[in-house]
Amino acid sequence: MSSPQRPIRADARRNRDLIVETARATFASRGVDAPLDEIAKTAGVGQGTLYRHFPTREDLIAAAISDDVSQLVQNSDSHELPNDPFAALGAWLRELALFSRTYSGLPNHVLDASAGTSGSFTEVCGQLERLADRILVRARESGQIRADVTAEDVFLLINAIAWSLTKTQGTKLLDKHIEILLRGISLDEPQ
Amino acid sequence: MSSPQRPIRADARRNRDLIVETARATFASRGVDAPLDEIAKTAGVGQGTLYRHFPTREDLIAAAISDDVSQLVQNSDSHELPNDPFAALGAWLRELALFSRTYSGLPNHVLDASAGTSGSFTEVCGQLERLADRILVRARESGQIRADVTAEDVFLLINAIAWSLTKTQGTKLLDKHIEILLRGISLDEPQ
DNA sequence: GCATAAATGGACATTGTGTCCGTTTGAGTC
DNA sequence: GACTCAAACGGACACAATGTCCATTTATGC
Repeated sequence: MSSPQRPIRADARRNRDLIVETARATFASRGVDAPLDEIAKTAGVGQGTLYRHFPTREDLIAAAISDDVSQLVQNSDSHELPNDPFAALGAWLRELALFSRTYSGLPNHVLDASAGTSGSFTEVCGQLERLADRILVRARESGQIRADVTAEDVFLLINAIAWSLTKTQGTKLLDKHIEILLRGISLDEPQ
Repeated sequence: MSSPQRPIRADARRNRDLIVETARATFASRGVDAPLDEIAKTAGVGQGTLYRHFPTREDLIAAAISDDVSQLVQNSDSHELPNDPFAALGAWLRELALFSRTYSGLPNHVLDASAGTSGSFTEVCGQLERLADRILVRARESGQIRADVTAEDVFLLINAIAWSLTKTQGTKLLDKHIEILLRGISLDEPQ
C-alpha cells in the first residue's frame, strides 16, 4: 500500500531518538505529564521538532515505554514456565503494577487509551491487554478462575489499583490489594 | 478561640452561595476539572471573588459536594437497618461509586486529598472515610470480613474502581467489580 | 449621612499546549 | 564539488487556564 517514498533522513532519526531518550528520563523522574517543552529544551531541539515527531503526548509516551513493554511481554514467558497458571497471573499482575509505578501518572493515560481506537499508545496498551488475556485464559482453563471474569475486568482492575497507589511508597498495600483482587476472581477459596 | 470579629457581609454571603450553586451545576455537567474562570463568569462574579472565597479548586469542590456527602451519610443509616452488615457494606459501596460518577474526575481529587492533611476537601473525604470504617467494622464484627482488611483498603479500592469506570456507561461492570471486591475481602466464600 | 474595612472584579503575570512559517540542511544528481 | 529541493528544523506566536494584585465600590455600624 504505502511504501516509504524516501528513507528517513539521518538528522531526523537522530533527533527522534534523542527526544525519546530524553522523554524516558524525564517521564521516569517527573512523571508522564511533565511539560513537553521542557523535554524539547533538554533534548536540545525546538518544540516544533518534538511535535512533528510526536503529535500527541501519548505518542511520545508510547515511544518512551515501548522497550519496557517488550520487556514485560518477555518476562511473562518466564512466569509461565511453572505449572501454576494462577500464580503466574499473580506474578505478572504484580510486575505490571510495579511497571506502572515507574512512570508516575501512566494509569491515567492507559485508561484514556482503552477508550481510543487508534494511535501508537493504544497499540502499546493493546499489547499488554492481549497478553493479560492469554495469561488469564490459561489460568481459567486450569479451573482456578471464575468463568465470568474477562481480561478487560482484570486489566481495568489492576490498572485501577496501580493508579490508586501511585503516590504510595513500598509494596505492602500493593501486594495486599493484588491478593484481594486474585481472591475476588478465583473460582474457589485459595486458602 | 477565634470568634468571628464581624458577621459576614450580606453581599459576600450571596456571592458565595451563587458561586457554589454554579459550581455544582458546572461540575456535574463538565466534571470537577472545569475551568474556574468559566464558573466565575457564569456566576457573574470576577475571578478574584471566586478565588477569595475558595483559594483552591478543592475548596470549591468540597463546598459543591458537601450536601451530597451529607445525603450519603444519611442514606447509610437506612442501609444499616437490615441485619446483614455485609450486604449493607455492598449497598453503600455501590452508592459511593455511583456518587463519584455524578461528578466526573472526582476520584482523582479524592486520592489527592487522602495524602493532604488539611483543607476543607480533605475534611469532607474524612467524613466518608470514617463512615466507611464504621460500616466495615460492623461487617467484620459479624464475622463476614477478613480481619486484615482496613477501611483504608476498602476506600482506596472502591475509589479506584469508580475512577476506572468514570467514562463507562451503565452499571454492569461497576456491579461486577464491586462484587469482585466484596468477594476478595470476605472471610469465607459467599456462595 | 459618614467613615471604614470588607468585598469586588478585571487586568496582569505565569505556565503549558499546539501551530505556523521562514530558514536551514541532508541527500541524491550532474 | 556545486546544485537542487523536499524534508526537517526551531522558535515566535496564538491560545487556554491558573492564581495574584490592587484601585474601586459597597455594606454596615455609628
